[in-house]
Amino acid sequence: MVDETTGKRLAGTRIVSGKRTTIYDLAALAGASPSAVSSVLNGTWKKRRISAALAERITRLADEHDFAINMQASALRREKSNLIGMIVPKYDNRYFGLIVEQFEEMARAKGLFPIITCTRRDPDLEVQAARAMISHQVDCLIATGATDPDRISELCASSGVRAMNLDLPGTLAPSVISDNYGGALVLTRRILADSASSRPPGGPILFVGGRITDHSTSERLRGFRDAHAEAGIAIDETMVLTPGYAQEKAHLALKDYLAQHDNAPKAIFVTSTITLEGVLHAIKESRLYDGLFPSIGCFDWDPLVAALDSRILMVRQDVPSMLKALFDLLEAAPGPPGIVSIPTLFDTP
Amino acid sequence: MVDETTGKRLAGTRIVSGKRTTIYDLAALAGASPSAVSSVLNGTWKKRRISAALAERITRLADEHDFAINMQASALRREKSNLIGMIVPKYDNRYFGLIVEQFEEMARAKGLFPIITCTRRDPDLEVQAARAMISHQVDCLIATGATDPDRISELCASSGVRAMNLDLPGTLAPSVISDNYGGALVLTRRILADSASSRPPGGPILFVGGRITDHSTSERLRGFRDAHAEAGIAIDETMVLTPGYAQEKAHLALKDYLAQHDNAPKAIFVTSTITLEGVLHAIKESRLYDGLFPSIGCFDWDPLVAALDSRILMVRQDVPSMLKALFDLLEAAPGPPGIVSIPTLFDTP
DNA sequence: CTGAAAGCGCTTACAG
DNA sequence: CTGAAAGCGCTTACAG
Repeated sequence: MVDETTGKRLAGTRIVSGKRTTIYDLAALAGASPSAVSSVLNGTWKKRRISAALAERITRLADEHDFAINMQASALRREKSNLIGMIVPKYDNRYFGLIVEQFEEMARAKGLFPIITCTRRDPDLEVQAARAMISHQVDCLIATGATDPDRISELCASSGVRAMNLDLPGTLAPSVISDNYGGALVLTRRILADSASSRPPGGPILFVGGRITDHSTSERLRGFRDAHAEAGIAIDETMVLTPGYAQEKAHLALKDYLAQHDNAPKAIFVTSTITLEGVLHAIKESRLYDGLFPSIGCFDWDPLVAALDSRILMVRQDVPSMLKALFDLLEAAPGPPGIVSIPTLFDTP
Repeated sequence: MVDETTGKRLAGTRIVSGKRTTIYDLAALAGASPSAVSSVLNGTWKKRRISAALAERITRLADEHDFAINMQASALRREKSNLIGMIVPKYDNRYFGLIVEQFEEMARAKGLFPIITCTRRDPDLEVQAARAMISHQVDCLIATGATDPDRISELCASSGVRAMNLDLPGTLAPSVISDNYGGALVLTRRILADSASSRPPGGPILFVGGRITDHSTSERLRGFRDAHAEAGIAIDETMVLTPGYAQEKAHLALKDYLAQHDNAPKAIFVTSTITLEGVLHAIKESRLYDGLFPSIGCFDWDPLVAALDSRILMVRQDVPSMLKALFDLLEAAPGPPGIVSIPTLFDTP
């Protein structure tokens, strides 16, 4: 493959370029058996007492040919794919972005190949994606923020795939979630303190975003209520808006609310940075907020928001600890479907 | 599997629960051959003239057992995986988030299964990830914003995998990129106009972020220079800072710059929203900007920034058009390694 | 120290 | 209308 006189690789001489090299090709070139090639390539050759010379020769040939083992075939034979799947709702905020990025890193560190797919909070897509991942033989499937985690756990169970939940808990597989109650309690206290110091001091807080059927939303609402109770502030139930997470929905919901009221809430609790987007638009458009800016606290840390506007309070979910807990569960024997709750943070990373 | 008297599914009676069902299991249950099951399941059964009754029976059995075909085996046999891989630098901004989300959607619409992996702008990780994807038999690999796209194209070539580049161009595979020159030209003009109207009016703009070796950075710099030339404003070369994209690096670079100067630049051109984070921190910390806020323009649209601060000008890269172009190239016969350049946008989505 | 052979779960040309 | 058989590229117990 290399010009003897110049030492340069000759164009077009790479063996069977385009056609994939197999261990049979390598075996023929090395004058050895496919078994030998296989064991050299997967590191079991010392055990098989193959000569170092042969191992060396095979390794060199593999390098020269950019040989890439066929994992489909390998996994089929070993009956283990080393694939780990993750379903994630969206890639549109820093929380899920960090989850995905760190998940990939930790999976690779454990010798697993991560497969991630985004299901846009669509229950049908979630099931479809789970099926696809199972078909692709993932050894384990993580459902992150899934609408119906138990449906996914069932699918996994009938295919012998290990299932786990992240961010939103299920009853059929172990779950790792944030302490949404605790985070909301602290956040609400801070918003109340912040708005109390404003002029004129604010009353109860408006709650915007999330789905009332979500575990995380109901837990955050519970923390929200308890913080109000502590402070002796009554909550008007019309002040809880849960139209989902999408910014357009939050925008509309808040716009409607403001249109029906004469004085604007002095403080707002927002369930996600995506929801925050819609809230900010509604505030900007409303006459009620002319010149004013309410106290705002939201779930999920966004570094750009922090850099731009120090007035907005943010709860940071502890992604590294969540993923650590997830992989710890994975290390351990397949346990019962308990829930691990990770405390939230409040300062900068 | 169902209790005859109650009609309810009995716990633990799902057939060989945990052990995956194969087409052989289904064949035995249906009283047919594995071949028949296979063709019913992959839709070729009309062609094989299998009876509708048998097809129906097999389909029902497959449903009952949550049968998921083993794609590894199927792909191995067909010598086609229908897997499409994408390498992406980071998940930490809306630009790449949108790319990934839309890529997944378009891939699925074409019957392909997307595999995405994030390589954190690390050249070694990029190559390692590309190898892994090739091993997993992707039919096609998209390198997005890769440091060395040609290295990846080479790896693909020697395994007969189709390669394409996105966001950053290469010379060995077709590339789809943004018109970084045009976008920077327009953005610079707008920043100049914005800062000219401020009091006191600003001079030349400070350029912050990117890698000077990046095609996109050099193109943006070219647009930046041309816009200055048009306006008859000379550029001081010390005003071009290209320490990379990471916010910490931009933060440090700008901090250093400000420490060495007596008056702060009235306007800043920022190469990405991540870089913007660092720029904002440096501005906040500097005495030179006390009370003032420079005119800022940046690449990449971030909806939260838009909602929070209307002063910041943003160029939006046209992700839908970029991906459309990418999939069009994919549809077409494997063409020559040309570059498709997509104009940038300037308004809200 | 090494190879021949069986088998992972599919698909498909071939032969009824 | 349907099945037996070969083979995709690996791995590994088994037999030298």
